[in-house]
Amino acid sequence: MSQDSCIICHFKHYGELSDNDEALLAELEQSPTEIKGDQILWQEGDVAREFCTLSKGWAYSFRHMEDGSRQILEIYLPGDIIGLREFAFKERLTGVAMLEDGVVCHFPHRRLINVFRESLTLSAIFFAISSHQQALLTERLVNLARRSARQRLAHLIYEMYVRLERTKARDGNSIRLPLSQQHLGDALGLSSVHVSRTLTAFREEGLLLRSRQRVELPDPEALAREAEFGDAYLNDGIDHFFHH
Amino acid sequence: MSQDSCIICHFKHYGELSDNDEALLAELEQSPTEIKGDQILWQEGDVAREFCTLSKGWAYSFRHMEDGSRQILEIYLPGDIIGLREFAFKERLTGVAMLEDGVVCHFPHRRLINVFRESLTLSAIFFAISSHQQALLTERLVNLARRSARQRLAHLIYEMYVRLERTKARDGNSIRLPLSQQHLGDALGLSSVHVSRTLTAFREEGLLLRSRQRVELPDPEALAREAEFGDAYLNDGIDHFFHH
DNA sequence: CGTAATTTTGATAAGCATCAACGCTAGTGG
DNA sequence: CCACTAGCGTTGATGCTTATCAAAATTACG
Repeated sequence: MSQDSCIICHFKHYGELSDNDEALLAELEQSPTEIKGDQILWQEGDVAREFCTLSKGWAYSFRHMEDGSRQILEIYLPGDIIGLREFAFKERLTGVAMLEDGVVCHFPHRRLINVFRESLTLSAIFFAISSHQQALLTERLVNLARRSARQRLAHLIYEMYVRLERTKARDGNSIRLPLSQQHLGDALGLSSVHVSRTLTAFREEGLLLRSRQRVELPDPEALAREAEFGDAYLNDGIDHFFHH
Repeated sequence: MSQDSCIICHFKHYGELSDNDEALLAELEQSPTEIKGDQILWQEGDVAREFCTLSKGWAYSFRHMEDGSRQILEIYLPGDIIGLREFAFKERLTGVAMLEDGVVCHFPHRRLINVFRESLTLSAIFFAISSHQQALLTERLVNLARRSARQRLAHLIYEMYVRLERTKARDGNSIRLPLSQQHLGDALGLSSVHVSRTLTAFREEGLLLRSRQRVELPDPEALAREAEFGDAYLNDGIDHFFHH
């Protein structure tokens, strides 16, 4: 077990795992499935009986509206767990699709009950992850409801910048961002046209440089100020429950 | 135990409880505290060490923005658990305030760990409640990002109409709604002025009648259509895990 | 190298915010 | 019981932010 899997690494952020914990987690990653970019994992309304761990690639959850538009709710990075939202539901509440080629591992809801039975630490960590996802959603909601187009865009990109630091997927001040302007607009409640204009403005101001799938932040702190970014919602952990 | 407490009744919606489960839950409601309307339970940034069960009265969580505006994130009804969001955090991410006089019961995060240890059923139910709250947030996010002022307002009121049915706090087609137009605006990302205009329009169309703290829905289904209301996100339950 | 998808740019318009003034209602003290 | 006051709700006028439509420019891809 020299090379930790993505999810084990993710869980270790929350607390120390016993060998038994690691074995239980490894069980959840039994059946890795390769998935192509743009492929849909499930649609709103599908029967919901399993979660998914995302081992490789980016994904997002979305909702189609009656007027044909689409809202992107969450962007998942490698190591994230997908579908926690639907634990208490029989149907999927949102669709999930890949942003690029990747690997996912399915495991049934019932197996989570097993985990609850076997490991107190993992129970607490799963609960913490659910609470962390709630915090991300809350911040997104505030972002959408109360901020300008400039702030929304700055906020999303800065959030990605911070989240990618944790997974060590950052490259200096530059990150890979496999999202089209259409995706960004769908996530931010903006038209792709307005996303384009706003990105142009940021470029002219030297706040953000975008080329192909990369984004460079020449002055990350200036971007954070523009976004009125507060990072409290990303600083989670439950160590204190166990090591007093 | 003839008269179930609010929270036990709430939990029973998710599954059958053993006597031990009920005893554990009763422990969480040990120290009821009376709270006046408009009083603040906690502020963003306060140390987070406990949850709260809301036994009586309505409450809401909110965030103050730098420009002085306020976003209301969640509206809590009697029986709801407050503060689950911060299980994995040391600080409160949002403030919480009462909408009217009420009663709350505090219990520390650590006691939840105890519950995890003692009862598999309650572990699953707590997880289900967290997932249900995530579903509510998701729907609110979609509402704010993608719908018009008319739809947002119709959606919020119809959601309350449905949630109040579950707690049997409905009175024919009329509900009590202790929210000012300012509150509604803060929840919907609208100015109170625009809320007023929209309510007037609904009144003239016979969709909604508002007087003092009451709202009447002469034709609930018409309102649901106006809101493009999908009720999947309210139909939760985890019975299927336990009785086969 | 050709074709499709994405991004950019310009012009116009919708939706909602903001400001300001006025009316109503509920709660208060005389 | 009534007059007074403060908060809440209503209405009108104006303007900003962002959507929408359409077309051109660029990039990605087979």
